[in-house]
Amino acid sequence: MLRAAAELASLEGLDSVTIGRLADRLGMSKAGVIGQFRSKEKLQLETVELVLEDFRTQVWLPVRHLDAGLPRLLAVCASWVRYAADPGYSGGCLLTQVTYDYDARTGSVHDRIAEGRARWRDTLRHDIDAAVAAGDLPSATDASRVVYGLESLAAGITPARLLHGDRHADGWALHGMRTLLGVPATD
Amino acid sequence: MLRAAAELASLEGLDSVTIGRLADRLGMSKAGVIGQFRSKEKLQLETVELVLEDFRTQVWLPVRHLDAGLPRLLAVCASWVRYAADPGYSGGCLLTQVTYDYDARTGSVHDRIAEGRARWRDTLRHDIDAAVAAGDLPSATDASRVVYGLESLAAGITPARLLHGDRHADGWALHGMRTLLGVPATD
DNA sequence: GATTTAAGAGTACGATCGTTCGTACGTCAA
DNA sequence: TTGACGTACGAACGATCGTACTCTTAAATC
Repeated sequence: MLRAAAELASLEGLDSVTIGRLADRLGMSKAGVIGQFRSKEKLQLETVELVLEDFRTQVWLPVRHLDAGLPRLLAVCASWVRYAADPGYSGGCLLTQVTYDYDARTGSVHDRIAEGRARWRDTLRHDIDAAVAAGDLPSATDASRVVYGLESLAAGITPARLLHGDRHADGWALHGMRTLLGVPATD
Repeated sequence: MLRAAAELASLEGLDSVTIGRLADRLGMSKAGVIGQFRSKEKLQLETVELVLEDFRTQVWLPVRHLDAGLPRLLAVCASWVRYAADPGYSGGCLLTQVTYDYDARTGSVHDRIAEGRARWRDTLRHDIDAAVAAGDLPSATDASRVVYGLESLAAGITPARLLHGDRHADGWALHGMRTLLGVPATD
């Protein structure tokens, strides 16, 4: 049910996910849909929650077991880019879209996204700090600046693919990430 | 009139710009608003057109007179980042928001954004090629990849500022751009 | 000064929005 | 068997959506 909402949101935006349209798509009545969640805002919030969980499952869990520091950081970049290029929804990474769409708004969706992203930033910074401590990154590395670069490059993948048909956007993103980290490309 | 539409769109998204709400904000009747444009889609399209013109005026025109190549490229990055950090709308750069919001949709807004971005990419590639020809950039430079990095870094400014309050996001973006270009930072 | 043009107000329309009802149909516990 | 509980239904609500009309009014043109 939330899957259908996320799919629809990825295609047309989170606030195009209407109770009525979602009900139609599911072959249910509007009342049946809104009965599950208490309001549209709750529906939006739970959809975001689902996608955040998706992100965690597909990006973070596969690399979580690696040692903190540069190796895991590079693995994170790779799985992150892979997820952004194919998140499982036809309309691209919903997380990215909601981030850029709700950044200026107020409300629970904005707050939840800000919180989720802040935690992700912390995770990345932690590994960057570990890499610096291990001597794998220069001691002058500005962790916040690098994190900014990584998230921007990852976010650019969806519009590049969908607006311009760039099939190599994921490769460009990964290459850029390595450059910002000061790690020479392997290709 | 389009200014009001753009301001409203930057805050709540382009398709939250409703005929009725725009009329209220302008102190006009709905009929008076829709009389100017013929339909809502035309209104959206003209709003996008206005913002594209804004971008051109504030980003491209100030540096247009410079010599093609690396110097103009760096100047473009500077004015681009400056614009993204303060585009004149309270809700951040509308161009970025619409890019990430309409990338998966179909229709004239999607098409117009794709076309505008494609032209901007050409402009950037042209200067990158000139910089390579002048020996200011390594001959192995992949222009498309660099362009991807620049646009991603520029686009990241708005959510960084609005979601996390990063006041130095513009500096991070500019630093990242120079790194991707292989030009050492000046700070 | 008469005539044309265009902007905007006002009203109304069908559609859809989010939400609230009352109700029927399950599935379990007592 | 009965009752409670959760799920989903159909219907209806007030509001707002985009759009199509008519009418007034002010400016522009001849």
